[in-house]
Amino acid sequence: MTPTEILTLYHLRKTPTRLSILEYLQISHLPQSENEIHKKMQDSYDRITFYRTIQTLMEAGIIHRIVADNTTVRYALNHYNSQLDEQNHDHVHFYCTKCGKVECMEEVVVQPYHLPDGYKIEECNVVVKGLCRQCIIKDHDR
Amino acid sequence: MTPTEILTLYHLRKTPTRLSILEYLQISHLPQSENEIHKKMQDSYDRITFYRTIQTLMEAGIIHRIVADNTTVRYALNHYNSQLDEQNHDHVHFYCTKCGKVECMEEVVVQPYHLPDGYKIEECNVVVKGLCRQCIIKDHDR
DNA sequence: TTTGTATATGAAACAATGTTGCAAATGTAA
DNA sequence: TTACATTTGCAACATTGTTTCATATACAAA
Ligand SMILES: [Mn+2]
Ligand SMILES: [Mn+2]
Ligand SMILES: [Zn+2]
Ligand SMILES: [Zn+2]
Repeated sequence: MTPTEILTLYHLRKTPTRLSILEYLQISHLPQSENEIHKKMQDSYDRITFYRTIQTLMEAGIIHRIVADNTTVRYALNHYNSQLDEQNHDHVHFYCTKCGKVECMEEVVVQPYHLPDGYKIEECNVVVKGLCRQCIIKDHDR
Repeated sequence: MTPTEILTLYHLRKTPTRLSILEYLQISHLPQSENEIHKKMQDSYDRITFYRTIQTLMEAGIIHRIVADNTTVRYALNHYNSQLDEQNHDHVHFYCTKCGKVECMEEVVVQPYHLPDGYKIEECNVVVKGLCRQCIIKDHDR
């Protein structure tokens, strides 16, 4: 689905900033930070606009925010797999402590948790920290 | 264990800032932010010192950082329960989206995850978002 | 195609959070 | 009491996120 089609589907105006952020997230293999997105766009928009666009796209359910760390925030497109209707089967995120890479582990499903009576669960975020393949290989080499 | 005893145990110097941060975290029922801790201390130290103290205490394994949100960071003492030697049985954190409260759910243990070959897991952070007891009650009342 | 208007953007100004380098202060072991 | 490694405070800076308000624009209706 193209960025234009996505925005049409969600009844959102097709503004240049929204279209190019969506396009960039589609091309990107990994979740991207505000900084990375802004650099790629060559300052074609104000940072304020980015944050508002992100909020709009998140509220619509088109993208999601990954908070890997107190200083590491990334954004990625939502990929709806078949079991979307069933339960909110969210996926796990991986954060490499060596190279800082963040990955959406679409195939690793978040385990449901049971909290004491009186709590209402809305969402569950799981960040697994460790070393990615490349960083383990580099570690071996030296 | 008193703050003094803790610092002695971990071979760390007993400086006023470390002692008072530890004391405050011990008194506090819930995880605290830099802002909250600093307010309570009545500006008795520089913010820089706070961050360095936090890093020292985290590296020693005396406290842990909870990142509930891209704008919500709190700190809490580590409570070692009996099964500490076994495996790194970390606990789940709860974040109330209404009142912003963060809780250490010591009794809710983090489920282990299995990642594809080549990844090395070091740690796993789980943040469950939702409504806390008080906020659900308030919701009912109105 | 033109126009009206709700919506989105940009600018300025601000707040919060986190980091680095360096000189001065201090906790602790001898 | 002293020596010195460690810790702190200051200045200066970087990054991230928010609010207000005037201007620009996407798009539906004429
Ligand atoms: Mn993801
Ligand atoms: Mn905790
Ligand atoms: Zn890596
Ligand atoms: Zn609450």
